[in-house]
Amino acid sequence: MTAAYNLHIIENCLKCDFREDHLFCNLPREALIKLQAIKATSVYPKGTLLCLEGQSPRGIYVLCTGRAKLSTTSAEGKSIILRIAEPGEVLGLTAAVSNTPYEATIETMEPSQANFISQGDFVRFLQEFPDVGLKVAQQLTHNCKCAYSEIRSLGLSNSVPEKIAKLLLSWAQNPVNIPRKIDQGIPIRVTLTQEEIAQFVGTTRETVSRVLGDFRKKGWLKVRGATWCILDKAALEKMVTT
Amino acid sequence: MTAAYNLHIIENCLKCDFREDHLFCNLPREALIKLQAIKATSVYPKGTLLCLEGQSPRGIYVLCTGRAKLSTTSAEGKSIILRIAEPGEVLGLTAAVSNTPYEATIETMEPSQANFISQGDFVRFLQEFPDVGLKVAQQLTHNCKCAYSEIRSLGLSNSVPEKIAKLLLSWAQNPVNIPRKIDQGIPIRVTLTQEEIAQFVGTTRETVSRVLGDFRKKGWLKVRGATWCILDKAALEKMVTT
DNA sequence: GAACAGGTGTGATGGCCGTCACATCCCCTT
DNA sequence: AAGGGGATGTGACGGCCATCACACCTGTTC
Repeated sequence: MTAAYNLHIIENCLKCDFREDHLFCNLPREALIKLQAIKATSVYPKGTLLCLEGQSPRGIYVLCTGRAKLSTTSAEGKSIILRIAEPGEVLGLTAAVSNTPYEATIETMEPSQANFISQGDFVRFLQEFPDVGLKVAQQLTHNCKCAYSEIRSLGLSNSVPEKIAKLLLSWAQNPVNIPRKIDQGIPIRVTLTQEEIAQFVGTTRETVSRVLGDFRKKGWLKVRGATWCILDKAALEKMVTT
Repeated sequence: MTAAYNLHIIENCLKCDFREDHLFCNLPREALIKLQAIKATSVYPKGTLLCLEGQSPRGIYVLCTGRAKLSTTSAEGKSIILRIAEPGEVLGLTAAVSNTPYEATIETMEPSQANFISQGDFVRFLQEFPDVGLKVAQQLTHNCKCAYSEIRSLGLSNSVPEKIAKLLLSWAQNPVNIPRKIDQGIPIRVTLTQEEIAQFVGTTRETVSRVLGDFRKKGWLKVRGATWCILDKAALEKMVTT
């Protein structure tokens, strides 16, 4: 089914249709030409580890298509998901800018295309084009904001059900390109396992299972494979305090 | 006692003795001259609110002396400390770069000097001098790293005692300019109340009190006013897993 | 010195959720 | 069709810690 990844490969950044939607790629022509010269495009299967937490930085990745999971792990093996990166994001930036080890392990969640730029090329690219610096700053602020929102979720929520409700609602915000059937309710695509959801909200798999079961029993949520449906958004919103 | 703040005011950035130690201020002469022109220096008493979470950004502050507390609050009034900013840091940067509301409330913890730069001046300053962009990126990576370490603390720790031990150890890392007496042990200055410590690690004041009492009873810690002393660093380290 | 406010120590109680254990289901491979 | 591995559902139990309540202790103000 996903043989040959079933992906349309974007070879040329100058002709990329998504350029304007992608935060980092919306650059002046001059910069794009340079980018085109120094980037190395690859397609990675699901589950590829792009960066390993603790490794010294080799460079950055610009995610063209697909999504990737940023996570960090404790000495005990417990791990927590920092965020899910979307197409257009720059990965490994914190490490590259400060020349310190990668903060997170980055794993592709789907077959993904990414452009790799080596540390040296990236630094030169950054110095040559002021616009690139601005894009870098914007990506970093995005990282910060995601991190702060995660901190709020972990530190200010009262209960696990609340955190899960918050997560579901955040997923419900970005519109999903799923044929919206008559049965009212907001469809969302969930490609995370319960284990991963647990890592996202800082709890255990069992608790996630129980909470989701509870939401279903209350008629707030319907689960059909990877497409879920939020039936009672108001009820979920009533749970969250932030 | 603290009348007239007892502070030496740094009027001229070009002649500032701390310039090289301060992340943001170590700029080329040209940029410093411009900075000197657009900045507004003020001294704020302890407890001043420099930014309010949710407000639209008016500009940034460069913290010259003193320390400031960045925190975020839930609708219920529960709040959590994101980090403590040290001299040389730029505050309100995330908001200024992305032109979105301040992510945190920033409160001075001591009488502090800060240079304010308005949003417009800052953006022009940023565009004019590439070095400034680099400094901004470095400050933002610092913010990210602090946030990630907070996430690790909140999400990956097993217990509150572990988090508090971790916090004490992190304080023990930066050397404190306190006359180190013969009684071996690492002296640290703690200007946070137990309530604030609780907000830092995401727990309650009572639990902090109990845990600190426990540490004292075990002979790991000594508290004398605002100067504490870590007597058994190894024991604290054995508690933390990350 | 009395009054007061903010910070701290400590007991009792109860509920949330982590942990362990196992059953079940679904999808893929052979 | 059989088998296997990953994902999920669910029960029992217990401990950590939030919550409430109050005492104490310090420094400040009048």
